[in-house]
Amino acid sequence: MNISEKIILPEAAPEDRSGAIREAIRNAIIDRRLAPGTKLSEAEVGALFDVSRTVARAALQMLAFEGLVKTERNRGAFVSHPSPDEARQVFASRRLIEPGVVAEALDRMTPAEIEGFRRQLDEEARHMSERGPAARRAEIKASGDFHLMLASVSGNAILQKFMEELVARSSLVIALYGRSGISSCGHSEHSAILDALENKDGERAAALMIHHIDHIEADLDLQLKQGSGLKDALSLP
Amino acid sequence: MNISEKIILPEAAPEDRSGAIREAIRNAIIDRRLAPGTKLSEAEVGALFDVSRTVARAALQMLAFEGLVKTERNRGAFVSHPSPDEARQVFASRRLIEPGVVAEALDRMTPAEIEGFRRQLDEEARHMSERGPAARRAEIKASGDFHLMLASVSGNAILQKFMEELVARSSLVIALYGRSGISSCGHSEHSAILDALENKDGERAAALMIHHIDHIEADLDLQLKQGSGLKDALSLP
DNA sequence: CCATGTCAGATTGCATACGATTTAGACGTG
DNA sequence: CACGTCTAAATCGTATGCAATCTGACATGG
Repeated sequence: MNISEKIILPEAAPEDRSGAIREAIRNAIIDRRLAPGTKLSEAEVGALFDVSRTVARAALQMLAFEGLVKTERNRGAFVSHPSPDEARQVFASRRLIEPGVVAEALDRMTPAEIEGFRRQLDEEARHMSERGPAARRAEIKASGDFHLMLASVSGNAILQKFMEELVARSSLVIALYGRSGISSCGHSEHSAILDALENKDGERAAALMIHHIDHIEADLDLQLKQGSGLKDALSLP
Repeated sequence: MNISEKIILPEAAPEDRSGAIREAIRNAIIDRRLAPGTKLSEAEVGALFDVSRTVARAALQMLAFEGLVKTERNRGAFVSHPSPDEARQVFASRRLIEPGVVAEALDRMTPAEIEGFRRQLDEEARHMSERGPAARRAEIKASGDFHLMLASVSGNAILQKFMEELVARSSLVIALYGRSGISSCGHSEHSAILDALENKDGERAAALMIHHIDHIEADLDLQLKQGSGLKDALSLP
């Protein structure tokens, strides 16, 4: 899989170029324009964004740190290819963290933010009704964004960072092990969670969230099929 | 505050030198040989570990990513100086995550691992009984290690990584806002948690853990004293 | 005496150069 | 035809040089 043309970053970033590149690649990964296993060579990334290898490398290091990319010494960086076990860990972590996030969000959510959530859900619905791969990608992203918005209003920057990592890794996992085309079934669940939040029913919101995560994970096929057998069998021990 | 002599890294690291440097600095931060606010210049770090600025820079970037170091563009890297608000976020995150960690640890803990915990607690106690700053540092580190061991046996690498970040940041917070010399009071609580784990009483272990975290946080003085006012006031909005 | 403007030194951001390591393909041999 | 070896290209890891930026000191003017 190859990255297409030269990408022009959102202009307003004269500084922190590696951070901008990180986000661009990150987005490409979470909406699956970059498949797991894809090689990301420093030279290629550098050329693509028109920077030197130094800054491309920095971006890849950041991505490696948040688990979206795996680097092998003297071999390069590859889009992560999480094992079924890693996949389970991702969702175990989310089950642990997200109920707490909704609980903290409950107290701090302003009416304006509720309105923002509503708009977000509308957008989700809109993407769902559209056809085509672009709409699909947008839908995936929007679905993750719901969880990130929640983390954002929780007011805890650390948890927010953790959630960013977990949501991104979830995308990878779903790309690899997702059974139904998309775990889009989640939209109505998002709605229900928001309703519970609006009614200040924290118990229910947390329960719905856990249910939602269970639901996503249940849609995966985590039997260690994907391994063509050998390659992955030998990387475990 | 200056870093003293040249440091020789644990020999067995011919590869991943930046990772080794990261850990060395990390350790220096968590047992408070490096005070919050200390400047870490690329050249100085590089000279200290006898590497080029390139690899020193990589180490600093990693530390920045896990929140132990803050970099300001064109100004350099500094040991983080968490605000009271960040401090609260650290403990809020721990309160959220650690009960889950003990729950997962409960199921997977082997007798051998229990033995390991006992030894760890003995070491904690030993450091507590000794005098001198070196013993104090060892005690702080050992205290954090208890929590990290717990995360380790939980079998979830992602949570383990999160906990490493949180424990390290906690050290910074305690260094800044700790009231009593040390939050060493925690030792008996560690013991109690381990007892509960051994008795397979997950409820109690989780409750004790929360209590323990509350206890640590209660020992802090998080009134926003340190702000000389202006500098911090302007960095918020 | 304090405030403001200017300059030198220091430090970072980035690009590039070079050696080391890995990989792929050619080639010869059993 | 299969297999092992060797060479060459590609790619990474690291060091270093240069330009841009910041800090602090000093000079100047109010």
